[in-house]
Amino acid sequence: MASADNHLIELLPRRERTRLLSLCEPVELVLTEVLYEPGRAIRHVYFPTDGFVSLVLSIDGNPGLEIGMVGREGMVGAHLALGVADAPLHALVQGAGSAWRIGAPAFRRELAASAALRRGMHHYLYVLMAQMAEAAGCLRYHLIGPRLARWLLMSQDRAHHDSFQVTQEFLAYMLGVRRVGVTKAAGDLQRRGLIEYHRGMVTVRDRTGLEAAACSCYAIDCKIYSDRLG
Amino acid sequence: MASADNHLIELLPRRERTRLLSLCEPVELVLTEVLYEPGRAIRHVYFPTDGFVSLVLSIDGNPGLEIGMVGREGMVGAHLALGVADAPLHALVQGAGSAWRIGAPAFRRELAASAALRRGMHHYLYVLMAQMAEAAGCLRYHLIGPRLARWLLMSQDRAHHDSFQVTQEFLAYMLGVRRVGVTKAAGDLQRRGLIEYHRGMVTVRDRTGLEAAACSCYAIDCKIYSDRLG
DNA sequence: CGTCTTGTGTGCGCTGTCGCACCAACACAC
DNA sequence: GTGTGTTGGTGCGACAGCGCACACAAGACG
Repeated sequence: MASADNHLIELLPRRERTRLLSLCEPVELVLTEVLYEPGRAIRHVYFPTDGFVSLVLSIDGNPGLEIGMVGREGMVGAHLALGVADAPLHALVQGAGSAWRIGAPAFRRELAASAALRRGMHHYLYVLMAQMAEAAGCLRYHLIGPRLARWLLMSQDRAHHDSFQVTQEFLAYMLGVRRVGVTKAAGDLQRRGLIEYHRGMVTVRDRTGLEAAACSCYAIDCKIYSDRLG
Repeated sequence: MASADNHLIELLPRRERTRLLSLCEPVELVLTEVLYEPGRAIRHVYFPTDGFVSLVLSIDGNPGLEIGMVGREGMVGAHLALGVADAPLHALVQGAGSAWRIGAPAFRRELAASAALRRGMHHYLYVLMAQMAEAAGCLRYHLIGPRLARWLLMSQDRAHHDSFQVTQEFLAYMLGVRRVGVTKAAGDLQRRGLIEYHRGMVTVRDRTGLEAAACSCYAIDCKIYSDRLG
C-alpha cells in the first residue's frame, strides 16, 4: 500500500494518496485498446501501473502519428485538470498491463478538494507540453534511425522488460513513416548488435549503445521529466 | 476601458478584469526582442494587444523552429498558471506592437485570488497544447508552400494589417527550412497573385486564395481556439 | 558617385523518404 | 506435410528538401 506503482500517485501526501486510491478501480489495459477518441468527452482518467499508452494525432488522411507516451510515470487524461473534458488526441494502449482508473466526475471532485493533486497535475501538464514541443522538433529534424532508437528506449522504460511486442507495421504507424523505412532502420540497429528483432518481438541487447544511437530527444525528455517530477 | 484589446483579459468578469488591468503596465513589444529564454525563470507575463510573439524551439544545432504564435487572442507565459516559472521555449517578438505586462509574483497572487482567471488560463493552456500537437503533425507531413501560406495567414490575423515586415531569411528560420525553400514557395504564391513580396515586406493580396493554399492546420487551429475561447 | 550591406533569385548534385510492387521467411491450423 | 495469413526484406523510380556557391538588385552611406 505504500506504493501505488504509479509515480504521480506516489508523489501525493499519504492522506490524499489513500483517498484517491480508494476511489480508483484497477483495470486491465488490453493491447490496441482505444481509451480516448479526439473530440469525445472522456469518461475516465487512467494512471498506468504496468502497461503504457500512446498519444496519437491523426492528421489529414494520414493514419496516425505518436506525439506522446504515458507509462507509470504519468497519466492519461491530465487535461481534465484544465477543466476540459474533450480528448485532444487518440489514446491507444501500446503495451498491455494494468492501470488505476477513476471516473471523470469523481476525479474533478478530488481536484477541487486537494491542492496537492492539482499541483501534481499541473506539473505533469507542463512536462507533457514540453515533451510535445520536443516531439515537434524531433519530427522535423531527426532521421528514422535515431527516432526509432528513441522510441525503443522509451518503450523499454515503460515496459520494464528488455523485450516487448511490436510489429514493424505498427512502429511505422507510430513514427509516421513507411514500414519499409522501419525495416531498414531496425535492420541497421540489429546489424550493430543493439537490438534483436523477430516477428513482432523486439529485444534490447545493448541499452547503452541504443542510447548513443538515439536522437538527443531521449535525453532531453528524461531531463524534462526528472526536473519537474523526479 | 470596456475593451482591454486582449481577448483573454476581456473574457474575465468586469471586477476581475479591472483589477488585473490595474496591476498591469503597458509595454512596447520591439521587433526581434526576446521575452523568454528556455530554462530561465520568467519575470513577467505578457498580454499582447497589438504586436505578436513567436514561441520558438531550439534543437540540436538548429537555429530555431516556431511551434506557436501568440497575439491579442492569447498570452505569453501561461505556464505560470501551472506553477512553473521556467520558460520552456524562446519567446520572440515577431510583430512590433504593444502589450499589457504584469510581474510574475503579482500574477501568481491574482491566480490564487481569482477562479475566473484560473479558468481562463486553463482553457488557454489547453488550446496551446492542442496547437502544439497540431504543429507536430504539420511539421511532419506538410510541404513548405502550404506551411508558408498558413504562417502568413496567422501573422496577418495577429498583425491586423494586410502587410507586415518579415524577411525570407527570418521566415526560413521560423519554418525550419532553407531560405531558398521560402524563396521558391513565396515566388509561387506571388505568381498566383496571392501575395506580394518586396524586400522584407509582404502584402496579402488575396486572402481567400491564401486560405485555399494553406494546409489544413490553419482551419484546425482556428477551430480549436474558437471552440474553447470563442 | 562608387561601395557596402542586405535581401532575393538561380543552378547543381546529393540524400532521405515516398509509393508501389513483389518476394521470403515464419507460424499455425488442419 | 500442406495451405494460409502474418511479418519482414528488397528493388526501383520519383521527388521534396538540403548544402553550397554564386549572381543580382535595392537601399544605405560615405
